[in-house]
Amino acid sequence: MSSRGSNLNRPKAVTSVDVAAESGVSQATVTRAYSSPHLVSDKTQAKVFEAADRLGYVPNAIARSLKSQRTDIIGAVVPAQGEYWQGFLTATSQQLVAKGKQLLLFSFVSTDEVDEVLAAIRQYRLDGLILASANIEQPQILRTAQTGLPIVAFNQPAASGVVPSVSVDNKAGSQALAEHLVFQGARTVLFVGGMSHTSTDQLRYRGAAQALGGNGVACPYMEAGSYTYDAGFKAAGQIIEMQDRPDAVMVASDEIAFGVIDGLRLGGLDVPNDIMVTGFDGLPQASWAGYDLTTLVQSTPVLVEQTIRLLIESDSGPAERIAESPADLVVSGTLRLGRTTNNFERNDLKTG
Amino acid sequence: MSSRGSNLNRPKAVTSVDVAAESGVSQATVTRAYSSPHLVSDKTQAKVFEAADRLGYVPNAIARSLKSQRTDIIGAVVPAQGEYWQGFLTATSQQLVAKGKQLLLFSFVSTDEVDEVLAAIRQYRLDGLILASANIEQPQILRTAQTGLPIVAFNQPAASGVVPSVSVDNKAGSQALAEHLVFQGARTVLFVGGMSHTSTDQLRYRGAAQALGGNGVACPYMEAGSYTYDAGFKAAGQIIEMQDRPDAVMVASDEIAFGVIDGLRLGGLDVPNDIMVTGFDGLPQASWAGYDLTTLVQSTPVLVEQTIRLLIESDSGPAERIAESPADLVVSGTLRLGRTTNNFERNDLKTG
DNA sequence: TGACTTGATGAATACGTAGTCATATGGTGT
DNA sequence: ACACCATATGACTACGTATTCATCAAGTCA
Repeated sequence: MSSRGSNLNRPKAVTSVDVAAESGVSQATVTRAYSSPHLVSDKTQAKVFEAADRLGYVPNAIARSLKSQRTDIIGAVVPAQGEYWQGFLTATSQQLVAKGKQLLLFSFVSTDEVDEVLAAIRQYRLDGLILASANIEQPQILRTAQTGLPIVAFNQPAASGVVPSVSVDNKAGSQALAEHLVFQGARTVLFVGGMSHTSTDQLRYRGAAQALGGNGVACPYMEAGSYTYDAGFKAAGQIIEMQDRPDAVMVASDEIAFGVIDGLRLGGLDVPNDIMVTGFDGLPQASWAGYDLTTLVQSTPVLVEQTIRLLIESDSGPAERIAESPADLVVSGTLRLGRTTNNFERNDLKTG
Repeated sequence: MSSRGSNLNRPKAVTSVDVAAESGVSQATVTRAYSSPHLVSDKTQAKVFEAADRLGYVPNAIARSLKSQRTDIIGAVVPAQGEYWQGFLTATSQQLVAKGKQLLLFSFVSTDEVDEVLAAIRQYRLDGLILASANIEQPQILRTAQTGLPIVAFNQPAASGVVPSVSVDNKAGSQALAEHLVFQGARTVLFVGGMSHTSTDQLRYRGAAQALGGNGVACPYMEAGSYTYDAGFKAAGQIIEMQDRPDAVMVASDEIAFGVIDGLRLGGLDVPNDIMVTGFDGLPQASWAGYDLTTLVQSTPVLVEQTIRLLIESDSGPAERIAESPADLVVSGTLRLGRTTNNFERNDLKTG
């Protein structure tokens, strides 16, 4: 009522044409002063910037994008839940800004929304897309990739056949953990996975089973049901009731592991003296004194860096590329350090 | 080398003109079929969509934005660290997508980058901006607001005088916690803040001090130095060495509180029997069995909803508005429940 | 039936920038 | 002094869509 229903109360937009008039040069020169300074003499450039300052001119990225066919915006599809993703987001945002790019964030709860989200993504003509959610079906990925949008999958090894992919070396990491458990005297080990159908779960389990099998240790699999604390907590309940309780539990992710630890402790077990626990991911909380979890620390910034490089240089070389990064084994309080060596005692160990 | 240096290997872009030709209507009609369907007959609309499907046409949001002067993109400036922000981001992203808008994410570590980030923001002609970082100076906010960009501050009460703001009712929440502590028999309480100069800290401390003072309980202030686990852990070290150790510690945020709890426990104290602890925020981890922290649970989705409403309807009514939301007091294991009532025993209590 | 309204469509243009082409200027080599 | 070249700049146009404005068909009312 009061303000006559104009939802554009913005001051008159200042354009490069206005700056051109103010500084006495052509519009083309104004543009060049910003995007191709080497084509403009120092004197003219100064003149332009002064005029721009006076008028409060800021180049319009939308118009630039329309003309140049580049938005300088990278999209990321990230699961709505999960402690793991915080680090990914901040690392990605920062590294992109450092390259003059921006991050458009998508997340969704129900998979029904995926198509809607992908449609929105296509509309924005992004320069690239990072898929960090395992909830997207291969056909959907394929269809999106066919629009010519460069896509890189992040920590989603299953997508490797479809689009370039970056992930931690799940199998090697899991092997390293398993071997260390054997070294610490574990004779019976249980693997607690998140969701058995995910490639991440499969690789981590395979690595564990192989390493343990090679040492004559069996490794049954238990599915927590999701990659959450609660799922781990419930799994712990089942573990407590097992007849032949294992020496150690290898958990597919740190967040699940926290739930497992709390559940075991609440059930009266001593971690690590009654039962050892390992995680995977290297969340900040893993190093908190309350958990002090033995885990594999992924270097998220490094993974993100590889992802961005793959995305931006996606036109060079063959389309399909896979990068696997090693993780650092950090041995902490959730293991009994009966047998220690200089290499292992609270020390980092490259697994890759 | 191999692929002749074209970084635009995308298929020929399909435009509304192509669809127009394919479907035998004008370009204007194609546009209308998408953005003003009521202006197009059902028959024509079907014809257009069929042709679009055949060609794989997707409207170009960049061109639309240029013409319509609306990007449908909301920006958010969020601190790079802090467990708290994960929930904010996912809630914001989801609620925006539900309104047909997208989220452009900005985060930064050093405050030197702020100006750079703000410049990028201005270039993109966003429809609105959510400031969730306390590290932005008022002059910078003011300058950005003067461009006509609608801004709302999120959980940053200090910005209230400058831009509309949404935050949890820090003072009332803190009072509720304090009163409950008194009710539980606390006679000496220490307040551990994050950074004393932030408005959030000040309000939470003021609420606590007032409620405690009214009950004849003193409330000294200790500064942890940052809103992190590590800062809390260190603060715990100081608390342990205090001569007159308090009955209870009120901590300014959950994340700091986790550090305090772990620090106290590692120092041999029993929480809550030797010393009680409360938090603030209601992080998911607060309800984990390992901490089971008594805290104030902010309803992030509600806060975000208010924020978005304020942002989108920012042209109606006076520019300056402040919304304060109540939080839910959740009493858990970090308190001695010596005296309990039906209201308090592991129950929620509205504080607003 | 003629004047008039409503609904559906096409033609034309503007949004603000970046790149192409053409032009002008000053300096270099012989 | 002439041809030549590198540098600096301006005029012009295209990017793909949304929004006038104009047009035309199909009703509607008296």
